[in-house]
Amino acid sequence: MQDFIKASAALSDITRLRILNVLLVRECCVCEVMQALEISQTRASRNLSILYDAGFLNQRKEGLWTYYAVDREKLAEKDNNYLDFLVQAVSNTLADDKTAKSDIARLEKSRKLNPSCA
Amino acid sequence: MQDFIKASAALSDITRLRILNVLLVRECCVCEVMQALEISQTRASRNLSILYDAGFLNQRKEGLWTYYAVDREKLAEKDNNYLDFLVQAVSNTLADDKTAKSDIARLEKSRKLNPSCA
DNA sequence: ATTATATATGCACATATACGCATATAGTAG
DNA sequence: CTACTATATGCGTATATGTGCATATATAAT
Repeated sequence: MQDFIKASAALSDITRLRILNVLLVRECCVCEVMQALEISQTRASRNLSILYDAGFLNQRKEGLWTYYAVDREKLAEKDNNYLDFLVQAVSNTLADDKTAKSDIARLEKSRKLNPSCA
Repeated sequence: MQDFIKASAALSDITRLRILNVLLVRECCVCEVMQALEISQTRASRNLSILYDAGFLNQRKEGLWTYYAVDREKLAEKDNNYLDFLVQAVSNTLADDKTAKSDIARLEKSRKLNPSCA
């Protein structure tokens, strides 16, 4: 039950929903997330950590970068069944959200403007 | 998006998960909820309001009592699609939770001990 | 070694949340 | 009208949360 609460709490913040939204498109490093959402580095890092701790993401370090991605394997596990439902709920909600769409648009650009991140 | 955040926030509290759990069994008035969960009247009333405001419940006043129930119709609506996913997530999580089971057990008793509530 | 870059984190602060107590409100019964 | 009951709510308080700033950490490049 505590795990579920942690997961719900992770989803009850607009910044984290926006982050999850871009990560549903593709794996991102912290700086890509900050560019896509136009938020500070601290904010991106902290909220990615929260989503990670809640079980939604996995983490991969490569050189200077930390890449975060939606942990599809974990979502598929029986024991974490609820995670999958929650992500589906997020996905449905953000489908026609303005801010979420803008984030995705900026995500594409962020790659080209900062090749060091790709 | 704000509606989804409100819904997630509503589910990120143990008291409200326990309340939703008993309401998934049947409609209850406030005093039945307080007995089932062994919590104060204020706590039951306030948290029921939060679940109601978040869109999970409907409300029915009858005499002195206010009955709350899971709003199945609303959950089925396309626009509130996420609510249904969230409730399913809750349902799966609480299936094998100790506290949740005790609450249900007390819910049965609460009817007989306080016929005025039934 | 020095410098630069990406990320994480300690601290302070503003805001939000959960709760109990006391009380208000509203319906019912005598 | 008065007394009682179920529920809602204002207020105070303790705790949690989100964020920026500054700084620490870790890796890479010169």
